[in-house]
Amino acid sequence: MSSDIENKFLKQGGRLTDQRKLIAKVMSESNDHPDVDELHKRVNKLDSKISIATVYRTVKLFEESGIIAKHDFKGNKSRYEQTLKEHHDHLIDINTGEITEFVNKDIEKLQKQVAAKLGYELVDHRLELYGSKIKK
Amino acid sequence: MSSDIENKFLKQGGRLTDQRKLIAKVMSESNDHPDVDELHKRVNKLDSKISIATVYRTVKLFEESGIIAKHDFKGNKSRYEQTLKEHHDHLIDINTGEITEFVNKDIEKLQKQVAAKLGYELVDHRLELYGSKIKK
DNA sequence: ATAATTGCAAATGCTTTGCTTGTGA
DNA sequence: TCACAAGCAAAGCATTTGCAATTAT
Repeated sequence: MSSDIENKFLKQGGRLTDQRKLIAKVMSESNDHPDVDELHKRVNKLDSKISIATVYRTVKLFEESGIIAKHDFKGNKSRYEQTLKEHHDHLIDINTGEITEFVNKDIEKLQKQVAAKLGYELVDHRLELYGSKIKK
Repeated sequence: MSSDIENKFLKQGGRLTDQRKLIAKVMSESNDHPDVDELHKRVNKLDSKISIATVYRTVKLFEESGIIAKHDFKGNKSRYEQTLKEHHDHLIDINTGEITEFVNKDIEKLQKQVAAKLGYELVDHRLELYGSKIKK
């Protein structure tokens, strides 16, 4: 079965190689936010000959096509996730690295207002919360 | 006259070298968000022998002491600013790179609420708006 | 057929570090 | 004095790239 990423990529006229198929598959099946190294490891379980350069190139390609999203959280290398769901932001556990996604429309609205007040149209934003779990 | 940064650093028991004094002075007089390269250039106008390694080391030192803040905006190298004013976030002009600072207590409050709802204590956050100037 | 893609290794860009010499308290 | 800091060049790390061989359409 072909993955979501695969289909989107084809629809955009991308050339589908075996490597790209596998990377698409792995990304599709990932519910976390793997970095390139991790992605490379996962892909290598399916085909040990795929080079990390190809993973870098593919991930960049998918990102430029809007099929996956890149995140640069503090202190980490770039992480990727499929852009399936609606837009969301991230809360990062400073102790474990665990990532929780959240959506908050009120914050979004305020951001737009802030930008407007400063004379800008909001094109993009980055909101990351860093916290530590409250033990009860 | 000694800079704010210099005083804070001394109060923390830091050893004040000529190089650190100069970097502190330059940072104190900077109202923008220079990267290490830019900082090195500015400092070199006062003393052409200061190495970029020292700038890297000093900037890290000041940051760890909470005297200056480091920012990693999308696609750029790390930038620094003195932590004088109250906490603020940044709006980056995607066309010119111009940076505007802003404060929004409502957003802060909501962030804390979001974290709490997810079972976290908010320790830190990153909020950056990317926009393009509205021409009227 | 042939333009695009791969794998490899080398190059890059920013940042850090080992080591020897210099210096602030 | 002497532990710490500076300067230099080399090393590190994530990411990109040139090139020859391979492959999708």
